[in-house]
Amino acid sequence: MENITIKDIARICGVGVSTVSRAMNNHPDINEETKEKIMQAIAEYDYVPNNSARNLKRSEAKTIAVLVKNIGNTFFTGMIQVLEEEIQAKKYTFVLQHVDEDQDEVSVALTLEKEKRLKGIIFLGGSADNPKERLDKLSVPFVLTTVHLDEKWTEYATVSVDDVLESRKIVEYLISKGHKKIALLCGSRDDTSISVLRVKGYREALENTGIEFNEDLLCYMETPDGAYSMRKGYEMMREMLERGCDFTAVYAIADNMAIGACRALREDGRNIPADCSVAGFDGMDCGRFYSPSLTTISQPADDMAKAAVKLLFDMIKKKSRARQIVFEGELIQGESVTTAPVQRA
Amino acid sequence: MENITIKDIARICGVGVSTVSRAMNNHPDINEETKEKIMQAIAEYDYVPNNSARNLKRSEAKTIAVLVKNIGNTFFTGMIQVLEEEIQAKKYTFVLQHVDEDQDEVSVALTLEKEKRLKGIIFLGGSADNPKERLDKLSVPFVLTTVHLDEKWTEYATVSVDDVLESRKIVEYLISKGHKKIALLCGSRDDTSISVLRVKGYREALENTGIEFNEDLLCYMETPDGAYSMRKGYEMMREMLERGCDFTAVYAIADNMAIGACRALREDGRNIPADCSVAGFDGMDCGRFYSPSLTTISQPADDMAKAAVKLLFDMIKKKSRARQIVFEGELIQGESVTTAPVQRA
DNA sequence: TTGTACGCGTTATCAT
DNA sequence: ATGATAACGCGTACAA
Repeated sequence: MENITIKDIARICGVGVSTVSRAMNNHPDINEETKEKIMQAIAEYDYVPNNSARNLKRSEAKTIAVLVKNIGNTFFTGMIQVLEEEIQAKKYTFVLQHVDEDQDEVSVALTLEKEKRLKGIIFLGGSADNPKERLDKLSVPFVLTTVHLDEKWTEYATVSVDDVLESRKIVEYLISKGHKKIALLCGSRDDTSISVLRVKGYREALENTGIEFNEDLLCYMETPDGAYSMRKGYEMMREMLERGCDFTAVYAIADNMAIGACRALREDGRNIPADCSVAGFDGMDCGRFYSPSLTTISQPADDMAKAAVKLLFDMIKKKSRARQIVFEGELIQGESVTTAPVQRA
Repeated sequence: MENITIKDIARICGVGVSTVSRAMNNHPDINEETKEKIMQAIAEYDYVPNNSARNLKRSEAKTIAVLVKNIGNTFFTGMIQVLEEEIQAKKYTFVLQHVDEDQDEVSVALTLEKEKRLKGIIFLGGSADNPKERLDKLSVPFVLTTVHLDEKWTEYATVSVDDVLESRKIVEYLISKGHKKIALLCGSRDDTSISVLRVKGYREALENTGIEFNEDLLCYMETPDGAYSMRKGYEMMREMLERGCDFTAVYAIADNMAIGACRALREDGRNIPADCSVAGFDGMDCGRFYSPSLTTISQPADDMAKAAVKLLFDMIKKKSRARQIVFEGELIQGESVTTAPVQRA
């Protein structure tokens, strides 16, 4: 009685296993009455086919996996909802796979691919420097989302914003408001993901406007725990304040961190934006509803998710080769940024 | 070359399949040299064992599944991290399974149980009125988290706060601050989950203090999309304002909704807390870092997650029967609540 | 220490 | 329309 199988159902109904299989899988060649009888027995005994055995046999499985690195990143959760809807609308099975911070997402994908007979994969987040040899091992189409690869790698499908450009955009905006000393809250020093790109944009903005880059204005994330969280932003901001850093604006490479930074600044007695302007990146609800509302770069998350699914299916249907889709971010002029105070002597 | 199997590896190495199997699974009876040779071939050909076939055969799999309903609920994401750590610390495999809003979590659990040979299940969120017959079909131990079942059902393991009590606590706090007209932002009208419990607490608080219950002060969630989101709280608050509701405080049954409500109130020209006090429930980072910081009931999410894992393992090891663990919430007196303004004529 | 052969639960092919 | 049977890829007795 422990685990009921297809054989048990067959025996109970006095039919062969293949008939049961046919009944379950809506095969054409089956008598309506026997089918009815079988379905009833299945319901009664609460029989659930063993998926492992199923996948082992099945020729095709029509499932798409979404691999998300760092599921705590609230920016992804919105996209996940959309991805799920879109994938299910295409009558495919949606599988959400969480990847640890210390796990290699490509290895996980490789395993999942064999295990689930995947038709395609969508990566959310993760490293931008995945070695080509590893990615090439994947035998099903895949789309890298939220991570903008090196320009040279045009053979992979990606959906993202131009992180360098957008980052430059918002820093130039800050500069246009008179800010010259802009503190930067970024990812870890050895980051290989979006952090380096956004830092690059920061530097480019300074160069373009002739402002000298000052390493002291940077604060790297030291520990990866709670990456891109409000708490992290708070701690990093406090650290900068404690080391007596001088700045008129703060740019955090994620909205969550920006909001954490705001609290640290306020606790230090500074008003936002009167005493210090704050800008983020992502355009999350959190920033939109924050007070003051956050100035940020809004990524069209929903459209990006839809585009990723569409691109993936185009590749599956061989209708399209891997393409790089770059979305434009929107500069949201929130209440958290104002013109820089006159330079204090 | 499409899909390499254990046989291929065996043939390549000139050994039997069982030897390859032994090499992979760290069996004792194997020559170090041959093992070395095999592992090298596995790495070279990037062989990944088919998990379906594996699970089909394996006697025990040491995996725990966490089923989360509505993965968009940011309250859960924190708990998920802790659950993962705790489960992996016990050398068990952690499987995160997302359950759709319109999916029955018990059905999903039933399927997963057969598919993955689970050792145990932790439910995050979900309905409180799961029929007993369905839950009893589960043959592995499970813990219901975040959902406080009816007192009668002491046969199931649960980890939660006492939603009714805590809800009453915060409403009584508002009342103690002089508020009598307290608007309530809650879940859908036919909710079977935490919303009914928290609404119950609201009513009890009114009764205990002799304040008349006024249906007009309630706002139910009409559509389930984006449940418990900031956006939802914003929309619901706007609706109340438009219908000219009169109140001095707002209580939203989730922090996210409270924050959304704040924006709506501000857009209506009201200052928080001067013109209107706001309280939430959950104790999420979002509220803690919000400005003004949110008055709320803080659930000890990390401790609850740890307790859930501990309880589950106790049950697996037969050390304990199903128990109901109730945590105490903490009333966080944030900046979003102040004494009620003098009654306007 | 190693290889052979069987069975896990299912679907697909072939008979009937 | 239905039933027997051969795979699917792996782990594991058992034999060698």
